[in-house]
Amino acid sequence: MRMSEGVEWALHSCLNLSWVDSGRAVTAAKLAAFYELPAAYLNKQLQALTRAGILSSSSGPRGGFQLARSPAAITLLDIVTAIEGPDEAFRCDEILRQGPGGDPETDYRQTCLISQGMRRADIAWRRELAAQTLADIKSSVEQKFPAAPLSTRNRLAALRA
Amino acid sequence: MRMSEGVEWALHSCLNLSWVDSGRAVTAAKLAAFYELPAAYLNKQLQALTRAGILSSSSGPRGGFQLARSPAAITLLDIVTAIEGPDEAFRCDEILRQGPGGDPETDYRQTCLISQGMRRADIAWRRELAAQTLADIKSSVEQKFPAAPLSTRNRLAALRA
DNA sequence: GACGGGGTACTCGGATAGAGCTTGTCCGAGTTAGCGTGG
DNA sequence: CCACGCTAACTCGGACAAGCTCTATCCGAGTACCCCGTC
Repeated sequence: MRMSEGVEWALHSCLNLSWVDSGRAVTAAKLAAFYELPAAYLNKQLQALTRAGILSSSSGPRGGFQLARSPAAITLLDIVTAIEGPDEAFRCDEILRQGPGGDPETDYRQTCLISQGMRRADIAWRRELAAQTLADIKSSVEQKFPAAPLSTRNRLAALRA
Repeated sequence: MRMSEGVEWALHSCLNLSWVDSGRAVTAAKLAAFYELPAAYLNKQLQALTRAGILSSSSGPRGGFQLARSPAAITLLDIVTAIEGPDEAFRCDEILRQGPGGDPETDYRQTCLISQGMRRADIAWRRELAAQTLADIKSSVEQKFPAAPLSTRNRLAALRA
């Protein structure tokens, strides 16, 4: 149960984008160079975020990515779901159907108590992720590292793309 | 972030084992036939559970697997961890180290606020799994399906192995 | 000097290969039960 | 009849392949800008 590496990249990239002047787009190449990541692959993750409506993209010169909505309206769950997909980690293949008294009509994802127990944990995980917005993270970072916004903007401006 | 299929098998197999007379071992072949699973592969999962101290195994005729301790002392988290490993789902590769002001000495798994946010969710997930014991599940199932214990024992006895 | 058109460079987007992990399978080491034999 | 040793079958345990997802990369479609020519 390993989460894709792209999740970390997506989270940090979104945070960096939250410090960019609104209306300014940043290219995938710059966002990748920021952490020395493979540009083409990060681009793939940013595409997923765009499809999810978290980022908006524009082509051509002066093109790139920017946040599609306010950081307060973007939760960690939104980003994780955009990259990893909506499925829950535990997948119930309903093996009870092969057991004694197995009924082809029954939806064991609902009735199986083991499945319910696993889902309970999954919901707790999602609830915790949904409770943290990008604005929360942004605010915490700014409080702990006041230089972060300016430092990020400067580095993004200085990087060649 | 897909969990191994073996987790479901392990959970159901442990539950079935909780209904077997204590002192009686059940072979991997029987546990697999119970749900028409590939025996050799289930065996692999049972080995992992044994290494984790959840099951105890014995070789030779009349050998097999049995619970190593009381169902009340086995949590869902124990079983999941035994199969999936102890690592948390979100892996922080500390890409901040490549960013501005990156310090090779700093442990960004601790200081990075994004990493902390993800860990918070992971802890909530684990807490929920640890709160549910095999005895809880067993009790709930027996209350909802009173025939389950006998039905399970009968099927295990009837299966050829 | 202002406007319009074409070319050009730049960006995303999806289609295309390679690596690592999960899944699936096999055979060997160890152990226990049963049986036969001898006392 | 009982005890002992041997055989043989059975089980786990780890070593050995195949499929699939994740990782990585490339090139094409689309777009905005810039330059040049014309009015």
